[in-house]
Amino acid sequence: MSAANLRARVRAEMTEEIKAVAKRHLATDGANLSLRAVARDLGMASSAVYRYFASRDELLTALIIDAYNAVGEAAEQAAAGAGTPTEKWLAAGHAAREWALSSPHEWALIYGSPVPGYQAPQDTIVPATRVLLLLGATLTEAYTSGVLVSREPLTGRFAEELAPIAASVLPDLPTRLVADAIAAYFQICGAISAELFGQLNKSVEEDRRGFFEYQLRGAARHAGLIR
Amino acid sequence: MSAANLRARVRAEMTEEIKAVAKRHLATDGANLSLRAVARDLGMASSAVYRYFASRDELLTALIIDAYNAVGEAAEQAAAGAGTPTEKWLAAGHAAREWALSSPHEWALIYGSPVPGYQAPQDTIVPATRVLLLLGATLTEAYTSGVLVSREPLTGRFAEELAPIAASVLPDLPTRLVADAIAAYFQICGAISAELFGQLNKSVEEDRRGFFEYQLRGAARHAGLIR
DNA sequence: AACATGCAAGAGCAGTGCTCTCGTTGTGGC
DNA sequence: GCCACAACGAGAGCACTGCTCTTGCATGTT
Repeated sequence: MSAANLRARVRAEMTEEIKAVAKRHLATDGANLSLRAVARDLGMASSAVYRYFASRDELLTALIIDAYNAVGEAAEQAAAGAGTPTEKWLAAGHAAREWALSSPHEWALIYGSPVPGYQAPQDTIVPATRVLLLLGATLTEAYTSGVLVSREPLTGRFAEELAPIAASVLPDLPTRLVADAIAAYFQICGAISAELFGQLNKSVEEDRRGFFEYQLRGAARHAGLIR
Repeated sequence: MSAANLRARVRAEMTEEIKAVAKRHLATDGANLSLRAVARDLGMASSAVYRYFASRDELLTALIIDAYNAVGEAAEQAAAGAGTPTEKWLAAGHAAREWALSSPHEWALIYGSPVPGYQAPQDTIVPATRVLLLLGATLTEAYTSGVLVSREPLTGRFAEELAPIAASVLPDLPTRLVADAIAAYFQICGAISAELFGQLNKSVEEDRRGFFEYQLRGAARHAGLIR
């Protein structure tokens, strides 16, 4: 291993360490984490952190990318361990919810209100689509195997807008089912966020998982996965 | 009018003025608005603001209550101007979305990630339920007039948890339809938040209203409003 | 007239993101 | 092996933040 590689590795380790401490701080401070506090925990001057992240926003971006990948991977692994498309759908949804419950502030970072003045760079959009693409792939599997019968095609201008992108990203799926995947994705994120952010105040306390699955099945039914 | 009442009125006006300026700042600074900047805009010292709001959190709470009431009133007025329950449903949804588009930061304040360390006081939970109750009332109207046929009752523990609260808040509605109202509420909030927070990146740009209505109708269909 | 109350201003404290400068240290090219 | 250079960490400093405390002023009450 060359010296340059060694230096790069040390730098990568330091970067990871900063992110790790920042994630810990995220759990207590939320989105307004203090770069200085992170630096203090690492025993270094705050200005030294700027050698690794040009700004607080850049550190947040790194955390955002990690969070998208973490929830995406959790959902993908859960789906991979399931059998039928419907089972994959449910497993992916529950996995996303459980990841959100275990890392609420990281969930808030990606699905909550964007931090003011923060503009998501291009690096985030690919990881951001992992869960959506997983839902689309699950629908594709059901559709190509004939389990899922696509209903009448979409009407409306938004369908025309959606068609070319749908064809390039999920080529084997009718536009209608792509729209349903997006709608389901939004619905799932909405249900998780609502639970996490305290919207279902005290109406359901014990069996929140059951209520979530009710909504999850509703989304699946709307897409035609369940009749 | 007694002097005490006059003073109270002046105080109320001042309070409203602070909130108005704070809302303007919300549009640029987002949730981390600066009390000092608000005070500067009002031409007074930052410490003077503390005569009206004990802390920044308290000012935020006031803005949150106002926001819940604003979106609730927008939805209620739109529904009041519509005819059938289905039309009311669609009108309320579109009104909520349009309010969110016109006041995105206020939407983020109530439906985005909660500000760190902030605990919503009791004063917020009643205004927070206005839109949900409107959806429930719309379903009630359809249900009692026989337009809507409730499907098989809910199963699962969450249904048992939900039943007593449902009976006290929406007594004329089966628990299943209460659950559907909540699910629809979450779905609508999720769809609006997703659009507002940039989740549908460039997939739909022109006819976002149409795609939103597609989701709105999906929620209505799930509740049985549309077959 | 004397007192009390509500209000606003200013100074001050601890904390923040970020920049700049200054030594140090390790690395690659000759 | 040496030397220039780039990377690095530390510290000071700037402008800003939320919040507190004290002081002065104007008003209303007794």
